[in-house]
Amino acid sequence: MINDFTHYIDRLRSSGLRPTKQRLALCKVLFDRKETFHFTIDNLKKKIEKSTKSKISLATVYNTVHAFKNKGYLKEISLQGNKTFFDTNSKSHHHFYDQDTGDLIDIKNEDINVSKLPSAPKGKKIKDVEVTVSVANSNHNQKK
Amino acid sequence: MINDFTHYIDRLRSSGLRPTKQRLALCKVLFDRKETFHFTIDNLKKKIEKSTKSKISLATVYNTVHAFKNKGYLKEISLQGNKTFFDTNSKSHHHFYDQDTGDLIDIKNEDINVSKLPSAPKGKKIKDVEVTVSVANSNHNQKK
DNA sequence: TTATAGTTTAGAATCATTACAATCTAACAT
DNA sequence: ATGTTAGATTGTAATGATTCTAAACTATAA
Repeated sequence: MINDFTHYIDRLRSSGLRPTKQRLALCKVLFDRKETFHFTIDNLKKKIEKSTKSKISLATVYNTVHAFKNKGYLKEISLQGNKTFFDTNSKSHHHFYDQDTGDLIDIKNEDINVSKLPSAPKGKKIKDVEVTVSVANSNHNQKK
Repeated sequence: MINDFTHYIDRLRSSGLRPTKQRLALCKVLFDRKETFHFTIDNLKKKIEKSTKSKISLATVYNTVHAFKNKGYLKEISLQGNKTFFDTNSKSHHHFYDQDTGDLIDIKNEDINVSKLPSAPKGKKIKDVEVTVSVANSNHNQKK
C-alpha cells in the first residue's frame, strides 16, 4: 500500500475499533479532505468502491458509519424528506438546505447567531442547537 | 351527524378539495383543538379510527395529509432518525426535540431569536429558518 | 499458532412510503 | 332527479431505506 494509514490505525485502535481494510477505506474517503463532507450511505458506498476498485457490502457501510457516528467522528443530519445525511464535521453547526436540489451546505459558525434560547423542560438539559436555513431559487414556489 | 362541519366544508371547498367524510374526519382530529398537535401518519390513522369507530385506508391518510400540507394547513417536521412528523402549526417556528422519548415540543416564537443570518448562496432566497433544540435527561449520555 | 472476540458479508426481514388499478362519490349539467 | 365525469378512496403491490441474521472471515493476544 502506498498510503500512510498509521494515523487512522491509531485513531481506530484508540477508539476500540479494529483497523480493518474496510474501515481504513472509509477513513480515507471521509477524512482525507480539507472541506467538510456531506453524504448519504449510498453515495458513500459508491465513492468507496470507486476509490478501492472493489466491492464493499452495504451492511458494512451502515455498520461502519454508525460506529464512527457513535464515536463522535460523524454527525447525522436531520432533513425534511426521507434521506439521511451524515457530515464529517461532527461539531455542532448549522446548514443551508437547498430545497431545489436537496444539497446541504455548512454555515460557518460566525455567520449565524442564536441570541435567545428558551429554558429546557424540567429535568432536561439542552444538548444541541441546530439551525437549518432553507433556501430555494428566487422564483421557486414553496407549495407543490 | 351532531358536529358542525360547515367551517371545514367551506375551507376544503375553497382550497379546491372536495369535502369527503374522510377529510372531515381528519379535520376534526387535527384542527378541533387548542394546542398545536404533532403527529406521525401511523399515529394519526389510529386516532381517526378511534374517533370515527371505523377503518380508514392508510393510503388515504397519506394522501390527505399531503394534500393538507400542500395547501399550507400542515407543516412537515425534519427530525433525526427515520420518523416523519407533521405539525398543525404551519407557521415557521421552532422545536424542542427530546432525544430520550422522541417527543417534539413547540417553542414559542418569542422564546428564541436568531440575531444573525448568513446571506443565501447566489441566486437563492431564504425561505425558512428553523431551530431545533435537542434536549435530554440531565444524566443522559449522547453517545450510544 | 491457536483461540476467540470482533468484523464482514449476502440475503432475508422490516418499516415507511408511493404507485396502481378498481371502485366509489361529489359536483355539475341536464 | 339522473347521468356523467373528474376527483377520491381503497387494498394491495412495489419500492426504498435500514436493520437483522447467521455463516464465514480476521485481527489480536495468549
